[in-house]
Amino acid sequence: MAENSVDAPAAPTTASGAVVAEVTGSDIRVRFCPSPTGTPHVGLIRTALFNWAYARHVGGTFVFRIEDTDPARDSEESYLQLLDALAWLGMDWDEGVEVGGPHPPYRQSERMDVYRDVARRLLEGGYAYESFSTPEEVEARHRAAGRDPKLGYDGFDRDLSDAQKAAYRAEGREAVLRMRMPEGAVTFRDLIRGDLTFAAGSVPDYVIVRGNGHPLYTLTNPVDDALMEITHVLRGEDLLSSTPRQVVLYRALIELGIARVEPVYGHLPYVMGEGNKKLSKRDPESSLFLLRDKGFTPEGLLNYLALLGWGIAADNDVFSVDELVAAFDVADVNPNPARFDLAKAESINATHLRMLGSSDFRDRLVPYLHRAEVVSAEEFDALGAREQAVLTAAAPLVQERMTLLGEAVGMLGFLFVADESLVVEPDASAALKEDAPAVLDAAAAALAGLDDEAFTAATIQQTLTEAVVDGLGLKPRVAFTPLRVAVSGRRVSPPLFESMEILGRSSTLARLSALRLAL
RNA sequence: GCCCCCAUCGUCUAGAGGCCUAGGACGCCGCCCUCUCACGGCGGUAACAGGGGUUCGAAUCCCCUUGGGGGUACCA
Repeated sequence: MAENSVDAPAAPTTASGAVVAEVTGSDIRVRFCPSPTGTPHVGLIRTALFNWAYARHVGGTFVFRIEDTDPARDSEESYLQLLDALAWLGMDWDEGVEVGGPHPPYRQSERMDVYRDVARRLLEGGYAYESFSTPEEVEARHRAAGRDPKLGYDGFDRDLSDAQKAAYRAEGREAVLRMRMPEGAVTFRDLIRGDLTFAAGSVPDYVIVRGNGHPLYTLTNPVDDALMEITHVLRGEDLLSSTPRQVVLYRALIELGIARVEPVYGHLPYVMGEGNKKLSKRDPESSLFLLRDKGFTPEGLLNYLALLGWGIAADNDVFSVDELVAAFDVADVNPNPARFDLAKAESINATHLRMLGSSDFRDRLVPYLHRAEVVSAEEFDALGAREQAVLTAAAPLVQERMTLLGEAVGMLGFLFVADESLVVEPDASAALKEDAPAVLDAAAAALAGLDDEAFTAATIQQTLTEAVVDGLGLKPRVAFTPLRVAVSGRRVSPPLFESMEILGRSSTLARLSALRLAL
């Protein structure tokens, strides 16, 4: 069990507990320590991002630890999803699960002996004590004394004699371990909110080990932060009110020689959803994988997530991951909660889509097209020759028209279906006016006069303009609508003439005639 | 109840006492471009929660109120 030793590495001894790390640059160590419950949530990912970006910005160390101390809620599937999420987004870690490091293991479920040992030392040192009171008894005592019954634990068991403890045990009671909170106020440093103080007496003695001996988050989290020498604790605001408890525990660990110096904190603002509530797992936009399935790119999503509480400049909110890393500082994060705005997220994503190189953009479409059974494989290189040719020609036509990669299915699907399988959407046929048959006839006759060699976008446009705009005296807008519907089955499509060129002469004529017959 | 956090356009924000008749972005509304839809261009709509201080001067500092959020577990 040597590797699970709780002794702090040789370090300059600190006189008292209240020493705050003045750590900079490459000595900075941050961590991302999710519990593997459920599917990754954007708020969680934003926390990971800020930790990762900060570590990369300062040249520090990013530790990835798993806090699976709640067997009832933790799952291996969820763990795998966390790995998937970070890999997809390109966030790598220097120490932690999968990659190892100097402070293994990195899953709390494998560190139970560590917590047991620390708990024992906390108890022996008088920092923690055994408590036998039930919640009902605590409440009853508050009532009897005329106090608010919701005040929390009252410290009743703080100084129990051995005889009293023995008596409780004889009753069959199990003791929990409680931390002894100090008399005074608790103050700690928060990089985002400034120094924070919790009033004396406002935080009751709290449980760190259950009656059955199982350690709780309140113990495991600070213990591992101490042992893994975390210098900056950047986490969600939801943990803010539990910080004084952890600070007190941390200071005890310092006195026991288990921790070196106290970390500084940075409590990141909430990510809110509709209304004004915390974005919940019920909100569809909270699910990272749902957003990925819709067609967000890592670049776009990371950019948007970073905007939730941070900004790179007053007049710019589009940036790359590298630019984020170069500029990011926790001290610049603002403390107020941010609403997740899907429309803005999509707009940012659309901007990133347009910045992609054309073959990169094209390749990223393939998995989405494949999942919708539009193409035959999930990678461009595995596609058939015709599929490759069509997609290469068509992708540039839609790159400036899309917000999400998933939209490619609707935008480009018509180029991959057999002519006889083309479905004309209801709103497309509804857009057809009484002049549609004449337009289709004129267009078909004109295009039939072109040979395959001449079937290019420019020639098609010229031919069609002469035939239906000049020939029938129609405005371009109304003249081309029936043709668009015939070819794509939709009112909205990639540019018409280019689409016809990609489809080719015979396919185009077949579709024109099919719609004509259907009218 | 008690403790803690937060407070600029609908949303995300810039603003660290005079540069603010408050800037940008998304959204929305016009117009231009145009084979649809987008892109792009131009213009517009819209905010310092309220009240007290401090100061020559406050969106910026302090206090109070109000509002919102979180915690108050043998969850994390």
